[in-house]
Amino acid sequence: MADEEQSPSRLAEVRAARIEKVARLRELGVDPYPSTFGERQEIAWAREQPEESGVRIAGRLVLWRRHGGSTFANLRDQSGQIQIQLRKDVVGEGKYELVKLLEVGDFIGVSGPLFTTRTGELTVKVEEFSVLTKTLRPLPEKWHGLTDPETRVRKRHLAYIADPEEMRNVATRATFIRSIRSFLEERDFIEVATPVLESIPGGADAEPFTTHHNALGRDFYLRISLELPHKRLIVGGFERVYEVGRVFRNEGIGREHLQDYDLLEFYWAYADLDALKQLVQQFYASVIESTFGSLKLTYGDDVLDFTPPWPELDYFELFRGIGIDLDAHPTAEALLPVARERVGDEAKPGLGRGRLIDMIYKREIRPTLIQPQLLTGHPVDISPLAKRDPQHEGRVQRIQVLMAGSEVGNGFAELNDPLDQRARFEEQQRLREAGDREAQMLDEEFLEALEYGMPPTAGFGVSIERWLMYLTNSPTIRDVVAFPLVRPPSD
RNA sequence: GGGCCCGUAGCUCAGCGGUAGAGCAGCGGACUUUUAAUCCGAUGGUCGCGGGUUCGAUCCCCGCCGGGCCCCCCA
Repeated sequence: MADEEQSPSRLAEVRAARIEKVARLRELGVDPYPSTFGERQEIAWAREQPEESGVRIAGRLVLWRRHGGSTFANLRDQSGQIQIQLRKDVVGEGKYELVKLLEVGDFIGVSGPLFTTRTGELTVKVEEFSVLTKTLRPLPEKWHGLTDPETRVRKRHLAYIADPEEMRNVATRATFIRSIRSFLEERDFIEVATPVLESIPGGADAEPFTTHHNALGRDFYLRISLELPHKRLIVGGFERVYEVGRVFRNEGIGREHLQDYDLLEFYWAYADLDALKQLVQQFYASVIESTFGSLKLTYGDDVLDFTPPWPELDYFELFRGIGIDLDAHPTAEALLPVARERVGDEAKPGLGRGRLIDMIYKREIRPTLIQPQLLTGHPVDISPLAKRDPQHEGRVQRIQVLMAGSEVGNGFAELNDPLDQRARFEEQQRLREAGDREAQMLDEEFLEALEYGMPPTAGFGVSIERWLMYLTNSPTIRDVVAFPLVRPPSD
């Protein structure tokens, strides 16, 4: 890191002093970076042992209080933290010289019996210790920690050191995904893997990233959803498939939006919308209960209650609730004045009716939907891949899961009429040509597959990160991923 | 894309026209039961970058870069 070494700062001095300590350790015959400490116990386990038990633990020094011939320090591993005491008369005068070369941040291994200090703190009386890793850079300040949001994201390792609690989100995510898999596996869904690079990105309204394939000499898109390949698997004869896969959307950064995230999708042949509604509620209840141990979780000022059955809301009813009869505005032109009144200039002429409806919904309705519930009866205009509802002209058989004013799950009876699907894609193409960059692209290969026949199928998708953000009461979605995208440092 | 705010030591923060400050960490010293240990001492800065105004700019103005929040939007 040449740029670091040029820096004439305090950091450079600290770093030089620590490199000097590395050299002094070597002069004393101590390897500052040994390969192993051998067997060790977890600190959390050690804390459970009775007094006088011998323990052997390792970790990072996080606090350091030297006073003459005795030094107290706090040692932390992934499981927890414990105080240790290093005494000159216990470890020996020669070995105690090494203590002077240690500092906060270093990894050491220690062994010795447990005792309780006069102030009541469980402590390891260190008889033997070894340096495991000497650190060169100072840790964030011990009391205030690391507060700068930029550094917290760019140097996530420091954020975890400063706030070990945050590591929990990583573990929670692992448990959560395991629960998801086992719920679906128990119901005979097969986990599949579909391509990340696509000729035509489909299955969602989103702008894609592009990349280049050298050998084929052409550009590809990174997928924005998993939907179309999964449906081709259903065409091929699979009846229950699912995937947890990374998707990429070339769009804005915000508290609810990442550029790459894990999407869960599953497709279930011969199931209708009613069956999907039942399964989705069971699914959410099951994975939330097994991950968090409760169906009532706090988000912000609200307690979200996931106990089924959830209320069901009708899309058109909600619009009537805010004084808009969508049936009375059957075209984009007819709806435009209403939309402008509600959302202002953002509602531009040329946008499709679906996009206008969606804008009003997102502005006026969705933020009021706090408790987990199912939204149904969406207009066909905003659902180009969903089957029409034979009971309601202009509407589709679709559900969205709403919680905390946000969309956390989306499913429908999949459109399997190939000619209708072609017509919907053609309508999307018209919208694209009119300037809607998120309108979907026509996928001829997918249409051809549909012409071979896809049985009636219910499908569902949900963003793992968005879902976890609400379940873990995280103010921003960046909190649930270790390394969200950031602008690279300029040189 | 629009509005508001922020960028000073490794970290946490003061200062806001007149020689750049503190705490933590680090360095030297004292101290064998401390808990953000304490005490003494010395050290540490291209005040995000570039222009402008001014006798003089970390401070005022303009631009740029990076970040945050709120709108907007894709889950």
